[in-house]
Amino acid sequence: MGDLFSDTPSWLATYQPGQTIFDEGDPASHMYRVESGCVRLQVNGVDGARQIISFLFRGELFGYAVGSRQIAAEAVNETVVRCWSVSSILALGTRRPEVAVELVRVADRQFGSVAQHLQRVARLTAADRVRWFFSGLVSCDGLHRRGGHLDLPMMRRDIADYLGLTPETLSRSILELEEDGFLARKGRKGFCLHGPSLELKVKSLDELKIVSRERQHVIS
Amino acid sequence: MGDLFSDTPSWLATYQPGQTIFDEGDPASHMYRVESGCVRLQVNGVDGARQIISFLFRGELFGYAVGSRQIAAEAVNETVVRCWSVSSILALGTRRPEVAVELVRVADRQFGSVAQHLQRVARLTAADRVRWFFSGLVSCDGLHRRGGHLDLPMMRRDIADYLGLTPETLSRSILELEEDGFLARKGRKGFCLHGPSLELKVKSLDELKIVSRERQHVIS
DNA sequence: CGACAGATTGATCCGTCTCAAGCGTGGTGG
DNA sequence: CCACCACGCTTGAGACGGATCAATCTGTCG
Repeated sequence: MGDLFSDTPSWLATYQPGQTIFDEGDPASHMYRVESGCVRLQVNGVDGARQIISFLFRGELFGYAVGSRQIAAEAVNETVVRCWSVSSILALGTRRPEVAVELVRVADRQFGSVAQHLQRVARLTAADRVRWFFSGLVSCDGLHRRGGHLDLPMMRRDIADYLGLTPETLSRSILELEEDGFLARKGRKGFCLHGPSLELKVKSLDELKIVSRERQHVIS
Repeated sequence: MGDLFSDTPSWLATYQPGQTIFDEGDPASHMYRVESGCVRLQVNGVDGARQIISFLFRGELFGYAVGSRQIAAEAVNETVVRCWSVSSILALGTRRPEVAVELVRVADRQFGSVAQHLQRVARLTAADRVRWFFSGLVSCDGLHRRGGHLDLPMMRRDIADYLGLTPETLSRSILELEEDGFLARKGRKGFCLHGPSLELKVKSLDELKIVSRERQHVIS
């Protein structure tokens, strides 16, 4: 997938924790791919009511917009990204239409993810939102796994802003899940998941099957 | 914009109120554009907790996915859509890359809209969500305007599912906005807006005047 | 080994949901 | 054309979940 863009000049850039990659309203001059670390896409409300739209890990594309930025991107921890200029990507898309098709595919998948996110935040209770968050992480590549447990790059405030909760409620919900045996805390950012990984694995397998089937269909 | 696809075979289809255009999990076989009426994109939770992602009016494209549907589309009222087959659009994109670029542009804009939607639903009070909903409608083309007032195609339950509220709370919030002089009800689906067009104008001005540059930190 | 930022815990309040009745509007049939 | 009917909308009372404000704790890093 990255090979699609290998014809086009790119370079690496590194960002420190909390550093802004681009902001709302900026002209969309570059496209990025996470090489290591974690990026958060977010909407910064006028009154400081931040909503995190998604966390991006190794291999994920972002910022492939035409026009001006509708959302902001910030580094969660120390992060390395590969950069392309949007104009060169568009030029590449003109020569090789499969590049543009790939961008449409990625954009549609991310659209679906945000739609699911919206449904969860609007309809689930606090504990269920936290459960959903952790379930989504087990199928996430590019995340530190030491021993049997995850090592999250983001702090509580980030997770709370992702799930539409306050840090206090998030803390109480995590405690509840721990008492239920859903997870165990290992230090501040370490978590060990127990029951539910099954459900998520089935879901991600389904997605993989669908994607691969569709790839074949498109190619043939 | 519609002219972009005029090379490609298309046809019209009519849907009755509440009729499904496509469902979650369906293979993405067609792309659509609303000719008249209103379409809702939605996520149907397993327990029937429906979340409406967006309402689409005349001129808006939807369903240009690659792969399987992540969300469902239903007609709100009697709706006419123009249909293209996805394969013919992809073929067109191969011949005319500007078509694919246009799809990326539309996909990105809709991604930004959902992100904003998520921020509002997660952070705003009931009354402010309703205010935002109506403010968004005044700048919406393809909506019945008789005299000085809007004629909405959707019923309360749809608006509630869009804003993440119950119909009861929605009703109380509308009453509150009416008492504040923000809007006036004209029958069941008619509304007359007063204050809010100002806010919308400010927002679009902001989008125009921002010229800041993205921050680059090249390391190789 | 401190010290500080971030995380947790506690008590209380407020907003929205829920359940339950009425009401009005728009459509239908006589 | 009018009366009726049914569905959707509104209104009300009560309960509950999450937010808020405040204090304490703890992991991480210097």
